[in-house]
Amino acid sequence: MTARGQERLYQDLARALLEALAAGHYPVGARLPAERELAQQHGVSRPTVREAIIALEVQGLVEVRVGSGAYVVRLPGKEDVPGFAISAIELTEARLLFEGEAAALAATQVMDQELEAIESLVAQIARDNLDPAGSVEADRAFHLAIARATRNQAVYDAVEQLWRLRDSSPEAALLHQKARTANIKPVVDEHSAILQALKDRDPAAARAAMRAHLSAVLDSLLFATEERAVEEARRTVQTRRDRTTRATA
Amino acid sequence: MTARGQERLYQDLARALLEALAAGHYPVGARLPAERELAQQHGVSRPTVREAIIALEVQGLVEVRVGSGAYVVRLPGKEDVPGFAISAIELTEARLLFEGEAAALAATQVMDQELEAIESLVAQIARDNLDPAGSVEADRAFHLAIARATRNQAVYDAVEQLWRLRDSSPEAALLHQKARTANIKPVVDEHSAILQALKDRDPAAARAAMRAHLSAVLDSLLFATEERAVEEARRTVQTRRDRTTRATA
DNA sequence: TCATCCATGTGGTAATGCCAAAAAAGACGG
DNA sequence: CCGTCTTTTTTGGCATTACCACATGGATGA
Repeated sequence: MTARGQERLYQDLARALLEALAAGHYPVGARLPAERELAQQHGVSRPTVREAIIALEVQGLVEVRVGSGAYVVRLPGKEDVPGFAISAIELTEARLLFEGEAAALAATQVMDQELEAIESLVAQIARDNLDPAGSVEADRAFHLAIARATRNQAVYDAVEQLWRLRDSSPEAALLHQKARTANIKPVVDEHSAILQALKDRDPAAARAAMRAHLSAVLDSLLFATEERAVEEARRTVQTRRDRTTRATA
Repeated sequence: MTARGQERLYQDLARALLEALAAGHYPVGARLPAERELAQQHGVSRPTVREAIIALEVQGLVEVRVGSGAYVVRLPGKEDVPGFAISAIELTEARLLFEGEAAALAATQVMDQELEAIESLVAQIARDNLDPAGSVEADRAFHLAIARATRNQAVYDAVEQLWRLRDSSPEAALLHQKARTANIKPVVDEHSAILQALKDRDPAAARAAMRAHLSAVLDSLLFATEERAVEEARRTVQTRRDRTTRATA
């Protein structure tokens, strides 16, 4: 088995096993076939099988008992199966809700030193925006810095996870990349407004500014879609916007 | 290297690499030493090194490029390193903020079928509460059902992660267990209030009810602490409550 | 009947070999 | 002197073989 399908064999096998789990072939507590057996069944070597099983083990799906076998611990959820692909719009909607609250909490907790760091990040974002191919690292750092300023590790972890999801979603990354070109200057102003609210230690203003910023991002995501998708997407986004407005009211 | 220290070699090596990452030895974008080199450095075989790197890769920490090497994608967060231990109070504070928003959004999206399921969960919670050693599964299902009713996978994932953090934090689990005994009937009423707000499709009421519920949980966490810790904890909680009030105002 | 022992299956790890892709180094031509 | 092409080296991907340690279960013997 030297065939190379763009991705490594262990990932291929891990996905196959994942689907077998999701399909219910192996209920919780069941034992997977032996490594040697799996190797033969899938036409790969035992090391490859071991790598695939380790991938499942790291995800907490199976537990390997020496001399006995690999046992199913839990079944994969939607976030584990390939094609989980959270849409950029969903992601931004979640950020609108959560980061808004994080900003409000941060406004009551932020220290002067952190404000200075955030201020320099705003300047960096402005510089990055001069280059259409500029990095989004400063933007990421800005939002994570605010989350960290809440002094709440759980809040920070949750916000960080949302950025991870964005990175792991090709569709989201692509859409954001295209959206950047059409929404430069406002972004800087929006970030400045958030910073000002934090400086004022005004939770309500910080929440409002963060929500305004992410609403704008939501808008720019719309503009970034191709002509062909515009009509369809606009209806979706409009619906989302309506319901968000209702939820916020 | 046949030494067996209770845990498998690849886990040992993966943890060593994890700590090296956390220590800043390899910044984001840096390349890890070659597999053959790592094998020699740590006195293990190359397959073992490969297994460890795959463990890191599955966790999204490194990216392996064929013919080039393994590159650092992100640094491990506190939730990745052993002994991360987020406090129950931090966790509940985060839930107060996030699940409040999730409930508000869910109120605009929930379907009748989901309302029925949630209603039966409230009944199940009431039954579980009769037994001091009852399970919290219904409670968990209740909150996750609301998150799912938002129709936003990112929101659901974030809320689910908070529950995972709770499960993986011994301190949080213990504290909640003790808190249950002192806060039975109100919990049912609070859940009923949330359900009613969802039935009314009232976002503001849903948010308020969820926040009220989790504020009560926050209170019960306080009562659950030992006498010895009460004074100290009360100051902490009072501070948290103040700042949450300010952030909410 | 029960405790002990050992054959067998299973995972754990090492060692070696070769292939393919990528990067680095060098040769070549402009 | 510089850019480009070619060759060499480095690096990961995977297969194969071999041996060890642990777990399990059934056979054996007390």
